[in-house]
Amino acid sequence: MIDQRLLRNNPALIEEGLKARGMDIDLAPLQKHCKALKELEEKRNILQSQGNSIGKEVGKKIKQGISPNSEEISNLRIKGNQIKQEVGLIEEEEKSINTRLNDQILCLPNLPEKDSIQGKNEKDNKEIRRWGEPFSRKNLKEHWEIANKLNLWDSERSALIAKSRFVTLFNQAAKLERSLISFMLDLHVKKGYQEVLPPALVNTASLKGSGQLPKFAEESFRCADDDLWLTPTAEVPLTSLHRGEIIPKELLPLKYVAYSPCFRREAGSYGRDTRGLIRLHQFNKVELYWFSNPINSREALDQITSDAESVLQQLELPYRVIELCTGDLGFSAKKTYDLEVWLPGANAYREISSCSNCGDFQARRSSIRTKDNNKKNVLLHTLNGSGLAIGRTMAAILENGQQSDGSINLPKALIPYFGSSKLKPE
RNA sequence: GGAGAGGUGGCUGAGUGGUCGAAAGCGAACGACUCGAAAUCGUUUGAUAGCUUCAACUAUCCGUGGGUUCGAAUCCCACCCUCUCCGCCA
Repeated sequence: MIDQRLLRNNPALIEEGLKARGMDIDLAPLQKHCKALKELEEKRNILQSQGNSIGKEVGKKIKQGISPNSEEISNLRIKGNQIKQEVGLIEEEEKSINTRLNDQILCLPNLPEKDSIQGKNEKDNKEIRRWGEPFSRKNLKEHWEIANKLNLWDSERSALIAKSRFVTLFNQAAKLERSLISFMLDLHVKKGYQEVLPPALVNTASLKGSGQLPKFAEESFRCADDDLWLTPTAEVPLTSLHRGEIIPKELLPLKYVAYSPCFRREAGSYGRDTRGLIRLHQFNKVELYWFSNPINSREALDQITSDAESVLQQLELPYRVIELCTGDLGFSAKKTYDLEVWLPGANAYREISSCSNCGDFQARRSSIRTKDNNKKNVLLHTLNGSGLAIGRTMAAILENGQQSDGSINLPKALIPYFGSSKLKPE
């Protein structure tokens, strides 16, 4: 959420940030609402102050022995009632302005970091570095072709159980999925992350707090009879883990790693990535999340990114790091690095992790603070990064490990978890 | 789902209509004592917004939202959450 003070005092700065994202929004009406709200509040404060002193006066007089039914006191009562009525009117007006204002402010995305790459869309993103040799050969299969041969999963039966864009893993694939989750959790715990297994259902306040609501309601599955949604990413429950708290700065950064299933409606992506593990309504993910001191969240982003990278390195999967331009940033992010893994079967790099610094955007929505050096409460910064998306990792392992005999060589790091160095045709 | 108890400041906990933003204790900060520390003594110590460099001041906040009243932490209504017992259940 954007700071209302900034909106009141310097809307041009916000407009500039939004423009960088490709949004041309005139904030003057919003600013007007903001200012009107402050004026009303001031007016109300004065009235309330008068009302308070009348209340005190009545109390004093009654204590002094003056009859509650005396003319003096009933005059004060009348005055008190008048004030109450006026305050009521103002409050009504404030409420209506406030709900309108809030709805709009909650729909404004975060402002990009000042020195970000300016650009319109993913074409303007910038490759930062590469790791590993992307290999290529003739007759390489895409991961779903491999899966068919090895009998790894079944999409038709999944549609029978649920609908399209769900997958049911069998045998070696089911075990590989489980192995990947454990491997990634262990790796991050070794690096100092606290392991968390959060609820898979989250309430509306949590989704608002991390930025998925109110704007992206159509992206999440909602439970009909409860104020609960299926979590689209562990980022949501992890943000709300400390909602409303003031975290002592000695504890920062707080680093969490969480496995969770993720559920997304993928509205508007009909026909895209319809085969394989790339785009599903339900997928598993290991998520990294930091609550950072605001003064060093920039370095924190580098660290969380390199923690995510280390998974790919351990798995011997070639990848590249992309810095997103302003036009391609997600709603809550100030700055984002995407990790793209090499898929030789598809002959392309595909996103497998997204690491973002959200600055104080989520912290303001969720009211998560710490103390600065002057012991003042200040909003802290939050960061998140996939470490990694499990399904896409499996796809990458299948495509990168494929052998001419139809088997799949697994990365060494996985052997202790999977119990074998190969996937074999059954 | 049914019955009961309860939700107060960083924590414990008092407060059932009128200087209550809230006693007391703990914790924390500062000062004194000390070579230093502990103990002791003294002072200070909630949040947000507005005004303001600071201070002072004003408003709001005692689970949430309504209501009664000149005045609500305190009374009334609804909801949420926690705990205990019962039912159900992996």
